[in-house]
Amino acid sequence: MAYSIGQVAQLTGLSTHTLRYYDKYGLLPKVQKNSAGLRRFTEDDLNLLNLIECLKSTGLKLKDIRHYIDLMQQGERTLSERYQIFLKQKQSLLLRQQELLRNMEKLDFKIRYYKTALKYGEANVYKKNKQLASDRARLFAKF
Amino acid sequence: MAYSIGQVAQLTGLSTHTLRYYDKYGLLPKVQKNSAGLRRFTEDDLNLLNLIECLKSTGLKLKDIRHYIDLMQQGERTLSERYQIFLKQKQSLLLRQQELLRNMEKLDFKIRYYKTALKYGEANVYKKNKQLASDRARLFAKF
DNA sequence: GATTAACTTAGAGCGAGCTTTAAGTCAAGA
DNA sequence: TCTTGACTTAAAGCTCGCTCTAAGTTAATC
Repeated sequence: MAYSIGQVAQLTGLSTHTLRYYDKYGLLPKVQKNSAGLRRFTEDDLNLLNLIECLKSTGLKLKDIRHYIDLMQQGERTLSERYQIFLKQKQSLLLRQQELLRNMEKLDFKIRYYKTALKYGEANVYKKNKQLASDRARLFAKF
Repeated sequence: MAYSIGQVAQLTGLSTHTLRYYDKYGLLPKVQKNSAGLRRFTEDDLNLLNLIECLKSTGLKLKDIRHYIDLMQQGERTLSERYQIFLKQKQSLLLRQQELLRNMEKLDFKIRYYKTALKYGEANVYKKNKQLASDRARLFAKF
């Protein structure tokens, strides 16, 4: 089963422009063209797009994704370099997770702040809510 | 206690260029200048930079951050709009958290894939490790 | 045969967020 | 007084990741 670029755009949420851009950039080395010169995407290409999306959203740049895809094309001898890329990427995702939790705390603080402010006015927030006063010091006075 | 732009750069990890850019862009409306025209940053300014960093890293654009800071300047009558911004931001962060976990699964899959491949060769991964075969279908064959 | 719609290419353009440049001011120390 | 170094400004330049344009091809339908 093969898909046209328009179908892939629908399936992935990427635009046809973006798909052509990725292809030209070297992210989709296996995409074939039919006799009319139209791209035919396979399931493997879709899985690769899925992975590209994952790598992109975990912070890898297109250039680095292209490097990884180049390595895949080179076969078994690049196995350990590819393995290292994912180990490193996992570490960076763990850091992001921690950062996300810290940011969640800050947003939660702001939400409690505004709840209190809506009740008592901004001038009275830290008088009315001592917990907020202490959380503020903990979360924002880092310098 | 006031800080020079260079000190703030050190404390925050932002460049002096970026700090001036933020100021000019309207993210730091309260930063004063001394008689020589040099910026003097207060603790409040540092806390605001901390918040800007948080909003930025949870996906808000500088334009939207500026809008929030404009609202702060307008006082109490914008309280509920500011509250809404944080409620919305919290929702978007929860979505990011889910996406992060999905991506973590995919990275873990790849790590297990390469561990197996390094042992048995890429040609044998799915023969040697049936769990990987099923995880692959689950994680990447979404289309 | 003409129209339509989906595709093709090369290449220009765009928005975000910095980053650098060029030219100048200022204050402290040798 | 001269130099040094940290600052100031306005504005140009840069990278990334698209996004759009212009001109053309192809295949199916009226």
